[in-house]
Amino acid sequence: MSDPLLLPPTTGVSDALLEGLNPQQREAVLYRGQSLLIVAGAGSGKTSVLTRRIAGLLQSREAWPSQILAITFTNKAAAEMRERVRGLIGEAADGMWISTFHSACVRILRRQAEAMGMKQSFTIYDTADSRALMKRIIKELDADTLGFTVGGALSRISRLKNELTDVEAFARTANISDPKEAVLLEIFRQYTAALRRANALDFDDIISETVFLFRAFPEVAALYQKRFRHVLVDEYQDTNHAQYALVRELVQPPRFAEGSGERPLPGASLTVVGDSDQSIYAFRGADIRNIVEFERDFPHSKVILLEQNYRSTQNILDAANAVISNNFDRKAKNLFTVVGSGEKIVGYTGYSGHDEAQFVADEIEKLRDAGASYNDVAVFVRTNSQTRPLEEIFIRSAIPYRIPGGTKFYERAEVKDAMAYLIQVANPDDDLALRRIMNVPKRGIGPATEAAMQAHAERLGMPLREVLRDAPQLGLGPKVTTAIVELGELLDEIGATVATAAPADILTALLTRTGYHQSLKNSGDPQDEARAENLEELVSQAKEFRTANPEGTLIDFLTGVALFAAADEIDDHDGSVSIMTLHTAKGLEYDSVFLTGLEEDLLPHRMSVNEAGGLAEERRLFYVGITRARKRLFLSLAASRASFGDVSVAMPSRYLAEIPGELIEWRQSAGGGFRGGAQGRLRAAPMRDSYSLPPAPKQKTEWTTPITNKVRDNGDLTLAVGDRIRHTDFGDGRVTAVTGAGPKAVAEVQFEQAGRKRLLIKIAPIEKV
DNA sequence: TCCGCAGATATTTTT
DNA sequence: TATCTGCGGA
Repeated sequence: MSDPLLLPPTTGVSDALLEGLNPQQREAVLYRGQSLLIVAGAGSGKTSVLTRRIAGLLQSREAWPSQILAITFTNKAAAEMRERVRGLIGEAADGMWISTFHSACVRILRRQAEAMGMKQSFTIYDTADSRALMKRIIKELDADTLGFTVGGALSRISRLKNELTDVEAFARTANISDPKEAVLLEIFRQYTAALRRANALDFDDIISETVFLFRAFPEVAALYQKRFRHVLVDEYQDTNHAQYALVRELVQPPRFAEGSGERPLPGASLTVVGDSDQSIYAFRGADIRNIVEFERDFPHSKVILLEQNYRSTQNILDAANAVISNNFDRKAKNLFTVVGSGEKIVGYTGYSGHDEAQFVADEIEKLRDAGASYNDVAVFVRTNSQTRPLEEIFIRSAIPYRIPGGTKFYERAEVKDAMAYLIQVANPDDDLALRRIMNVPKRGIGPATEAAMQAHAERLGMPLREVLRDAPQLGLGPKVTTAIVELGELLDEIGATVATAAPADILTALLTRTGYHQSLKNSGDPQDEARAENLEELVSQAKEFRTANPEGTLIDFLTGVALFAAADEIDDHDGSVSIMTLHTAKGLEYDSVFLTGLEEDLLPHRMSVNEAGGLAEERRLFYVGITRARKRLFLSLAASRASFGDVSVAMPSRYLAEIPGELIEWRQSAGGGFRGGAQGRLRAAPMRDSYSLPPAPKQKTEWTTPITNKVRDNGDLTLAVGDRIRHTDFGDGRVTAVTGAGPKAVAEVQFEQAGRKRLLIKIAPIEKV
């Protein structure tokens, strides 16, 4: 221990770094030892502790920035943590690795690509890519006759990879006499082989291949074991087995070659932070045991509990505590706060999803009238499909909103096409990418031609890309042959610039020279026009990327896009309400939170009810949602919900009954909203605290008025203060104010029945009377 | 090869 | 409710 970098802390950590911390937090910042588990309840200031701990290590010179590896759950969290550390101690923070598991592993794998038998230019398959590949394999093997589905096979394989079971290992353990197992093995084998051939990795590979790399090449592992002296992992409760194994590898004492003369080093110190009550990714292989059994895995580790909550009011915490206490086999935790009980939780039962959405919109406007900013409000949903009615009502009410990860930009067909061009140029081995763009824009290369090329490629064992050059030998029509050869030449030519050119320039060259952009612009279809605009947006994103990363290559850009997550696009200052899934909401906090769709079959979700541990996990999801709220929490549900064309009756979520009745003030309860038997499960939404019974059901025609998908357009209808209007849902009213101009003009209307509303004049379902 | 139509089909959460 | 698939005709 003569190394000055490994000395125990002296007085190196300044008081400023410890300012405002409670004793447990302070200990978590200052503790020095081999392994530390920080059990951080919701809102207990763990990010602050983690950043100060890192800052302390740097400030006291116990570590250089390059010796720090911090793993966060999202890229955005990583960027924020980096900023905060920099803010605490200045530039000395540069050189740290703060990133997600996936980003860190890709970085390692690119450096060591050769060792693992891949090219440095490997591409990353997202879920859609994996699905496309799996679809082909299942079709080819006729595996659907045995009941295999694309999703099913992929999730089996994903689980195997998360358990670090590769094809060989699975072949050894699989029960081959079971025909289904045998076919699964074959699917796994072909899937793996196809990825290899394409020089590509899927999301799970990124982690597992890194572990395999470290195990197969101890000298490579030693590189990182020597380098990283402090490994910190946030959200540890959501790590899967492969990630756990990776952490274990990283904190192993580095093994040195015989006679290298290097001094032995202890393993890196490990700090993990997490809360088993917030584990919500079991479906992705997250294993709660990683955190529960941490002390067994890493003997002599120190455990620090952070139980004081600095985020929420006592009412919100009481609700959260009451709910989560229904999960048995958990270590009791007792979150407390000193800020006081705060406002009551507000409950609301709508007639339909639209009614519920209207409630949310109305309450948001009230909050805004009371001085809140849209940024301070978030609306949570269980499933992505729930966002639609919310969007429709928000548009009508002129409430600015964002849906991080909603209709994902990078998942749109035209954007994927453009990305496939880039991928094919960066990684010519990627057949999947080439197949996607071969006939986009239309070149007359149909399925028959593709099959001929595929056969040729297989015969000669070459990637599809090389077949483009051999096209004249395939005996196809002259027109098609020319088209193929020209495509090949274009890709080759642009491919030659990849190492030096800026991503945006490469993309622009591809989009113009193939005529893809132009073909969309000229088509006359308004949808194609929007698609062309999306391509332009992609170009400008590529430009932005280069501005942010002046050295960034095409490969870097592709990696960034592949690992871009929903939570990364949350902007806290853009003046809009965020609508997101409960999963995306993890780690975030808002003054006001709306938890919507609190119904059976939605939360808990129908699909989870029969899964082992499913109900407990859904409850944790509910818990995560509740604990995001700082001051105000709204719980809402609908008595009927439209799903896939028809409407079904919804029951209140069983979890609602777990919240003590006195904490909730029901604006409109299930009491009258649900017709029929008021017994049994209906008790779940308490009636005794009903504040007001819902009005008699409206005329059927009124509340089933379909809110059409196509945006209504009132042309250049203009309204002035004093105008009387009629709204299809709200009835008659009088305009009290008009703000904004042109298509964004907003009218404030005092309705006779429905109260005051804000409406976007151009699209609201209104007419002057 | 391309286009349009009819009918089937899926239906959680995500790096 | 979309989105995808398969089929027949141009």
